[in-house]
Amino acid sequence: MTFNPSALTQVADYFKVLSELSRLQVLCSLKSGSKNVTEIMEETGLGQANVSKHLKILAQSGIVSRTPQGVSVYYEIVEPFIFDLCELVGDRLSIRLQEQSQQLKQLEGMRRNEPIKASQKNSKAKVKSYA
Amino acid sequence: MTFNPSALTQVADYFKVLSELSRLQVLCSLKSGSKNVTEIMEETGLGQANVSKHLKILAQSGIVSRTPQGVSVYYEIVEPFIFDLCELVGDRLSIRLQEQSQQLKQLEGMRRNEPIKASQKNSKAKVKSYA
DNA sequence: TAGATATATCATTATATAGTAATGTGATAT
DNA sequence: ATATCACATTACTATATAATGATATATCTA
Repeated sequence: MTFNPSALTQVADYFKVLSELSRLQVLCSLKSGSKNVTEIMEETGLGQANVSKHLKILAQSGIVSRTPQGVSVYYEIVEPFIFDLCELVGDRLSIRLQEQSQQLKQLEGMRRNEPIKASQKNSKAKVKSYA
Repeated sequence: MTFNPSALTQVADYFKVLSELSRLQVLCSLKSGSKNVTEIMEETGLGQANVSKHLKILAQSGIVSRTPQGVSVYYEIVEPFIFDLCELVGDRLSIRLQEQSQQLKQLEGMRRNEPIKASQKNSKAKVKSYA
């Protein structure tokens, strides 16, 4: 193993912070600049308590900074690096889709000779919930 | 928001697969090449059922491939890309540590004039569990 | 100081997941 | 045929987390 368990745990924890739709939404809403909780609520449609909790997690993990300003609290991205990560993953996912569609085309080309087997329909793997 | 919710969900799900120490351990053990379940168990120290389950998740999410070979089943990394992701995060984490130690040095330099406040001890944020 | 607004925290519920032991399954050897 | 090996699946428990409503705290204004 290249990584030691301790470093690996930290990496896993970092990914865990980014593994939740709501938090990614919050981060995306902060991409255009510093915002307070109310603005983030409006932009994401999330509830106040929820936004507050996610912001706490993001701040504790050092991804955003917290700055009280009068009656509001402004949050700001500290590590724009996370958007690179998200883009990399997004690119990879779209490459997958491209490859899949290409394979489909190839199969269609073949179909004149042989029909496609039924097991083909299992392509769309759901990652969302594994039990 | 730059990303639409659907793409963002997929990105979150991808991170979720990588957000577990055991799975990262399995992936690391596969870094040196194709391995069967028993070999992965030995290298990671994880139980058989556990390894099997994580491999299923990794295979379903398209990160590893599954190849039965005689009595054994060999798994192999399909997307070496994930190691780039892990390295990026690892680098970022170590940069943080560097910055933190530099700040500590600066504070030590200042201490001759003013003692450090007690709130300083809260530096080590735990990401592992947030409730 | 009272009242309004913004944010944080608490308590609760529902769900998701990890880990593990037991069992199932298919292939191989005896 | 049957015992064994490699792996998968199931059933279960314990824990972690998200979401949300209610409440608390803090800051500003009149």
